[in-house]
Amino acid sequence: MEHLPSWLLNQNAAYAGRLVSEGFSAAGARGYHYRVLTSLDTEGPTTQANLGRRTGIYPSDMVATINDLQANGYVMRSMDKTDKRRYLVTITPTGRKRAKELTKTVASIQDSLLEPLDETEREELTRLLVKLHKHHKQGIPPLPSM
Amino acid sequence: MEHLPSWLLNQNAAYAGRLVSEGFSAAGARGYHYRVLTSLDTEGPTTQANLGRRTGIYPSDMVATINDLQANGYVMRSMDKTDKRRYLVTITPTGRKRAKELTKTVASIQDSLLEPLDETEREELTRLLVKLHKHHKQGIPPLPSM
DNA sequence: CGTAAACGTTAGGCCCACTAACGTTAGGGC
DNA sequence: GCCCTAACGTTAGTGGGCCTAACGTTTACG
Repeated sequence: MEHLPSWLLNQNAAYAGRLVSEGFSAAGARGYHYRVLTSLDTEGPTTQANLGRRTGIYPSDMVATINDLQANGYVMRSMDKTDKRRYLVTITPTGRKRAKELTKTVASIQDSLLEPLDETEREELTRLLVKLHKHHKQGIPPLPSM
Repeated sequence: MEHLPSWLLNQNAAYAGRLVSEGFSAAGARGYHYRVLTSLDTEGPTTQANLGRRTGIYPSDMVATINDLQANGYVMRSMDKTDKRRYLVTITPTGRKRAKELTKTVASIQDSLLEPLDETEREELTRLLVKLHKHHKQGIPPLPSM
C-alpha cells in the first residue's frame, strides 16, 4: 500500500489539505472561497455557472460560497440585464485584498509542503502532477447543469 | 492555482479517489475497508488501536470499519487475555480472498491513473511522493488516544 | 411556437478526517 | 499497595469537499 500511487496521492493530499485548511480556517476561510476569489481576481468577473466551470465547484456549492463571500463584502452579485437567469459576480476591492492575503497564505504553505524536496525535485513533481491532471481533465464530468 | 503543488495534489487525489471509490463501491467496499484488510493480510493480526496506527485511521472510525468487516465475515474480534482493554483483530480466509479482490481492483486503477506517464515517470512520481510522505509522517499527529 | 437546455437555488447524501467525552483496564512512581 | 496517568474501545458529532436530484424561471433552438 505504501507504494501505491493512488494511496500516496491521497496521503500527501490529506497532509497538504491539513496545512491549507489550518491556514485558511485561521483566516476564517475555506478552499472554495480561495478558489473563487482568485478566479475572479485573475480571470475577471463572470456568472456563477461560469465560475463553477473555472474552479470545478458544483453550482449547488457555488451558491453557498458566493453567499459567504458576499456577506463578507468580498464579492458582489449584480443581475445580467440581457439574461435574467444569470447573476454577474464581481470582486470588490476588499475581495482583492483578501485574495492576495489568501494567496500569500497558500504560497507559504507550499514551502513547508515541499520542504523535503530540492528545487529540481519540486519542478519535476509539479511537472508530473500537471501532466497527470491535464490528461485526466477531459475524463472529468463537465459539471452537470452548468 | 493550476501550478500550486497543493492544488495539483488535491485535484489528482480527487481524481484517483473517484476511480478508486467507483471500483470499491461497485464491490460494496470503502477505502477504510481496503486499508484495514490489506494491513491485516500483509502485516498480521493486531489490536484495533495498532491497526489504526498502521493505516492512519482514527480509533473512532476504526470501530465502524471493523464492525462492517466483521459483519461480512472478513475479520474476527477476539479478546486479548493478557489485556482486557484490547481486542485482537484477525483476518479470516474469506477476508483474505476479499483483500486480494480489492487489491486487484486497486492495481488496475493505478494503471488508468498513471496512463499518461511512461515507466520512468511513474517511478519518479512514486519516488517523490514517497519522499514527501516519509518526511511528513513525523509531523502528523500521532492519532490521539491510540 | 414549443420543447429542450441553461441558470440559480434548495435539499440531501457520501466519504474521509478529526474532536470530545466516557467507562474500563493497565502501568509507573512513590 | 495506591493513585494518577495513560491507553483501549466506543459513541456521538462536526465539517469540508464532492456529488445527485429536483424545481421554477428564463432563454435558445429546431
